[in-house]
Amino acid sequence: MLQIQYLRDHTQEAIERLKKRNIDAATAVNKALELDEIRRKAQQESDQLLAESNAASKEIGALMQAGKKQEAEIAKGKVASIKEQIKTLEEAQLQSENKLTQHLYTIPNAPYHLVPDGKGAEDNLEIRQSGTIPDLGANAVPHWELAAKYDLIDFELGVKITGAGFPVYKGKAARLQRAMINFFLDENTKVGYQEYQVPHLVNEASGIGTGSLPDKEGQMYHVGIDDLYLIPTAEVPLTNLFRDVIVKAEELPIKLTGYTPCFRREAGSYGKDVRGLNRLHQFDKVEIVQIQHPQNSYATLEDMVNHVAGILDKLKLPYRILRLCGGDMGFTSAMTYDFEVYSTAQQRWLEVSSVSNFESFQSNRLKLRFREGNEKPQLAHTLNGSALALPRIMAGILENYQVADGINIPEVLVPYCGFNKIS
RNA sequence: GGUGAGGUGGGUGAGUGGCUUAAACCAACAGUUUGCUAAACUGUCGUACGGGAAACCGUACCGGGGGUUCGAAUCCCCCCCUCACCGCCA
Repeated sequence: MLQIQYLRDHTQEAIERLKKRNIDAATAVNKALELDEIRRKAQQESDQLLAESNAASKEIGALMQAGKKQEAEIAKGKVASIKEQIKTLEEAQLQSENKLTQHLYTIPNAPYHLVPDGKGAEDNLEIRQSGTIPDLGANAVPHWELAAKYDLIDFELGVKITGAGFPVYKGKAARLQRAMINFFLDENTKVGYQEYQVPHLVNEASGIGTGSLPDKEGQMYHVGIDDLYLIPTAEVPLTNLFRDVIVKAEELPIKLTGYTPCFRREAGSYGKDVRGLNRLHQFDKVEIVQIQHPQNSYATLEDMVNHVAGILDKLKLPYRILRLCGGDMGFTSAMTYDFEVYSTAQQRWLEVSSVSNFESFQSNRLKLRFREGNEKPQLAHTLNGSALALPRIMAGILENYQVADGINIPEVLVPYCGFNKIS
């Protein structure tokens, strides 16, 4: 959620930035300002009356103490009439606050000035390509065929015990997956991210904190009997650790990493996009999160991008980095880089990581603040990224490392796996 | 799941209807003193929103939500959480 203070103080700037979303930014912002105006008036009226009532009650107390019962009774009558008015004014204030909040929920984050203009995926800006796309010849097959051929991943078994989009990993594939999780966590902790193990279910307040609720309610699995949500990403529990927290400026940046399964309902997907490991209801991911001073958050974003690129370099996978355009960016992000690994057999790019700076959009809801010396607390910036998402890396390895008699294992993973080839 | 006791500022903890503007102590910060470290002394010390150029003023917040009352940290109801014991259990 954008800060109303920001919209008030930097109205034109906010509108210019929001225009990149291809929305009617001026109308959205002006409506917020109008609702804010109403809200402030309502608060002023309500506060004033409350002040009167408080003062009157105090007088009654003094009269009672002095034993002037009759005068106190008269005063009580006065307060009673104020009370009726307070009720309606407080109601009006609450309503005006809710209206403003509800409206602010509908405004996406304001894109950073470096975000390219554009409507969709085709307008994303390619920053660089790296690694070599292998020449697999005519016999290259997509990962789902490899998975069947070498008995690695059983999609039917997953359907049997749960449903579509819940694959079962077997033998060396299970081992490879576990190896990758360890490798990723090691790479992250090596550069200062602290490893966390967090719950895979969160309460409603956490869902609201990171912006999954109320907007994306239908994308999360909900356990009704206990009113808990299965996490769509470790970002939710990791970032919410710092909900309602004021940290010292010296403690920034705070760097967290964690492995969790992720659960996504993803209604409405179809065809080639969901074939094999391309899109799943449950998948594994190692996430990195940083909480940073606003002045440093964009430098940190570049650091995180370089870090993720370093991991892909070590895996020797062909990939490219995109800076997403305004039309393709997520609702909560101010700037996002996507990493895509080339799936040679499918001849398409697969997103394996998304690294974003949310500026204060998340921390505003989370009330995640920092304090510099004795100054007033201010909202911190939050950033996160995948380092990395497992299934598509798995797909990328299976496809790019396939040879005539099997699948080679990237060198860096061999010590983690204990084998160097699947055959 | 059952029974009981609890939940108050960064921490400990007092407060059972108006003398609370939440005491006191500790921690933290600033200053004074001082060979050094330390100690002592003085002062500051919650958050949010609103008003104001500012000083400052107003309002709300004592786990969360309702209620009683002119007035609630305090009384009542519901929920959440913590601790102890019991039950169940990897």
